[in-house]
Amino acid sequence: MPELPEVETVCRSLSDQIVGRKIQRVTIRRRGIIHGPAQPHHLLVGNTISEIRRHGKQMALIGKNAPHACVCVHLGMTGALVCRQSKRQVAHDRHCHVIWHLGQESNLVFRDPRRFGGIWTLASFAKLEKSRWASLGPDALQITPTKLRKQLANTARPIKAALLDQNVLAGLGNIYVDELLFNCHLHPANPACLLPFDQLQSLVTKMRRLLPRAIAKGGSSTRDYVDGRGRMGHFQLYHRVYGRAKQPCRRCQTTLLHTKIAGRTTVFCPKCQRYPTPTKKY
DNA sequence: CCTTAATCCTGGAAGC
DNA sequence: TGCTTCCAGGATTAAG
Repeated sequence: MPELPEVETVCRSLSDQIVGRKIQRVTIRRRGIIHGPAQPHHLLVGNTISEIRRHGKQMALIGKNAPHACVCVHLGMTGALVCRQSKRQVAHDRHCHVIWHLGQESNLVFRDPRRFGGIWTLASFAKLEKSRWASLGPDALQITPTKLRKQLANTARPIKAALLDQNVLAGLGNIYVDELLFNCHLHPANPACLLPFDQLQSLVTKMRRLLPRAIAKGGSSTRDYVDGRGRMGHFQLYHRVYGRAKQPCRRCQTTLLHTKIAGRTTVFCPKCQRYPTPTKKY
């Protein structure tokens, strides 16, 4: 499922293909996935894409010309934003909800079988920052230990639940939160506000290692994720815990356990991942 | 405060 | 083989 590394990969792989291109027309196959006005100009028709931005798991396509229309895309779980170079390719894609025609047979396609994703139209990027993105926490690649401390200070939720909350920290989903907590040797059920500062520093340090490594491999294609060119990622080959319940820990060979935290399947190593205070039972 | 469950949805896998 | 059932989960909302 697209989390920060996958969304970042989509942004990078789309950049060459769509930035600077003028949008000729748009085809809307399923109006329901668009939130906000959906006249052609709201979807950047007649406009030129000047920039692609990302915050957490969401991306923004920004128009160059006045009034700087802005399209926010959230891929949800099965969403994909892919540039296709022929009509024949697009015809083979199922669940295409919106198709932007860029000319010369080039089409930007938003497809999303499960429809947990969506598109939001706004008058400008500033409006997006002031509305939809205003409640998001700091981006996972930008956050500092001090900021993280502030974000976690007043919550006793399990650290996993807090890190998954996009209003606390933007970008992590179920894959990378489990991988991160394993890398930090932290049990996912640790109450967030009880973590000492050096654990928060560890979280930030490991996050800044994990996420760029995942980006370097093009993200994780555990199911159907592909980038803006339709290419799979390969970071799933490097997962240490996600999807590996009942298999041996790659570090200590102990059988990995699985449980539910914050309603999500959670895989962890009972030996490597501990509470910071060893007196606590788990 | 916190939790779980239901909701949206499809397709792949597992079970009978 | 072929059907049914379950499960995956991002975000939101309601209920406990």
